[in-house]
Amino acid sequence: MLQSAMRLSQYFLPLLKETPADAQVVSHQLMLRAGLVRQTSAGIYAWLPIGLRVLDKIAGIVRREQNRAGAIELLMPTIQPADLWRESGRFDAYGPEMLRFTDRHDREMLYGPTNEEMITSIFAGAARSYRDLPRTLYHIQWKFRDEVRPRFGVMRGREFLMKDAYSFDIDEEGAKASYRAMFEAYLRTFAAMGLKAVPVRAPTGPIGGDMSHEFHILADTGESEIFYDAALEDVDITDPQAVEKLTDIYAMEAEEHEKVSDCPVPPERLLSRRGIEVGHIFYFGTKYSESMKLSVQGKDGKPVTPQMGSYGIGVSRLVGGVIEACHDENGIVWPEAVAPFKVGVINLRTGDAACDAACEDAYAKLEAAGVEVLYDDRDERGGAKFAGMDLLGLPWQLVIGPKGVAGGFVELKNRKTGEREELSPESALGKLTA
RNA sequence: CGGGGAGUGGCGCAGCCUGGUAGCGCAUCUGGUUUGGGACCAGAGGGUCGCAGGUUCGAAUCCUGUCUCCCCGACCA
Repeated sequence: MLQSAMRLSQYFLPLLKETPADAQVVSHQLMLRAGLVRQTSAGIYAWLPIGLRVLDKIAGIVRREQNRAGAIELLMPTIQPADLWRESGRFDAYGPEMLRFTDRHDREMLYGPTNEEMITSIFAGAARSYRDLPRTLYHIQWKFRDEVRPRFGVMRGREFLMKDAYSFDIDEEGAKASYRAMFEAYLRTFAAMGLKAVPVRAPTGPIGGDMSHEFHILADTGESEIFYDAALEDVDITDPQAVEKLTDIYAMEAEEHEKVSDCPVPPERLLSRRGIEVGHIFYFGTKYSESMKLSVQGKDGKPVTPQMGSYGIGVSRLVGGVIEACHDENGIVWPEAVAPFKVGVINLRTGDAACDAACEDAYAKLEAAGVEVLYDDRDERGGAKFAGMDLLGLPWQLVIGPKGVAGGFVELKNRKTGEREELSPESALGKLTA
């Protein structure tokens, strides 16, 4: 559990005034400047304290919504034995994206790019009858894919944190219900982060399967192109009940769209936007249950091969994705649900006894109220603090000036709207703890 | 993997063509003046110029090799 209150003078938060030359996209630049990450190799990042907080917040929302959808959390290792992948035939099929190595005993190992084989093998070792189904299991774990060209900071890294869930059902009907439950969970998940993620039909790729949707955050810097019916804009995609409507509306990832010979959407209503893929769900039937020999006893006593689906969310990618969607010319503008801290307290005159006391008082009260607070108690010029806070993008800035005690200067600024309100310390705290 | 570019104090860059022993801005430290939205003055610390080899009296600079990183394209949570 991370600290709920921190003093900047005691924290580890390296802010950069200038943009590192290597960073091209805005989210990458801001993540570097606001001290969220540091690159250690191409496509591999160290998560600094502030970045870790955001990563945790996002993972927490994902976890909450997975649990709510009935999925059960476990944790599988990053390192997997090659033999497991030989069973499914993917050890040879996966290609150089998979990082392979041998241990001291010359056993072939790999750093997992995904976990279908492992989860199926684990489930196969435990499930005996149809009564053990349906189940959806998930974990949030680091993956490694040796991308030919990592780029865009954490949005296309080689090492990345992913939530992957796997559903096991006794029949196709059940599998579709599981798929739908995850679809809804995804709408809830992205909405809870303050994002609009558009679900689109997607090509299934090497994982294989019949039914697949990708969830995209619309952003000009997105890597994928998506096509959709203008009618989609009238649907509230943050409403999990919208699944019905959404599956009827034409929305395709470019590759899939090109395969459609006669697009049902008239050209004037067909829109095209760039998107960042933050989630991907598949239904793939018995592809892995068959190859990994997963079988349970059916009601009639005969063996049944369960139907499976898999459901991914790019947790670390979302950190970049949120910033792409939520920033302005001064820096990041965190949606409150994923902000590393809710409020930044700015001491306008460190060293002034009355001002220090007012700040300490506010800081202590906020901490006591369970509000995540970062207190800038450094001895800096006021302006530098404001700039740093804007860059960091905390939802609220509580500014306390030298006359703060005697009903003087206490100002609450909303980072998103830029609105500043001068008010009493009591009402400022009331507003923040409400 | 094909094409292009770049490695010089923490960050951003100049110097390289035309070899002579490293410089600027920001950041950092000290002292002072300051303090209501990226302060000012004075001083200081910090770099074997990615690495290896070669040419030369002398290499950041020229040559060879090598590593790393970035961008464009083809591929993907």
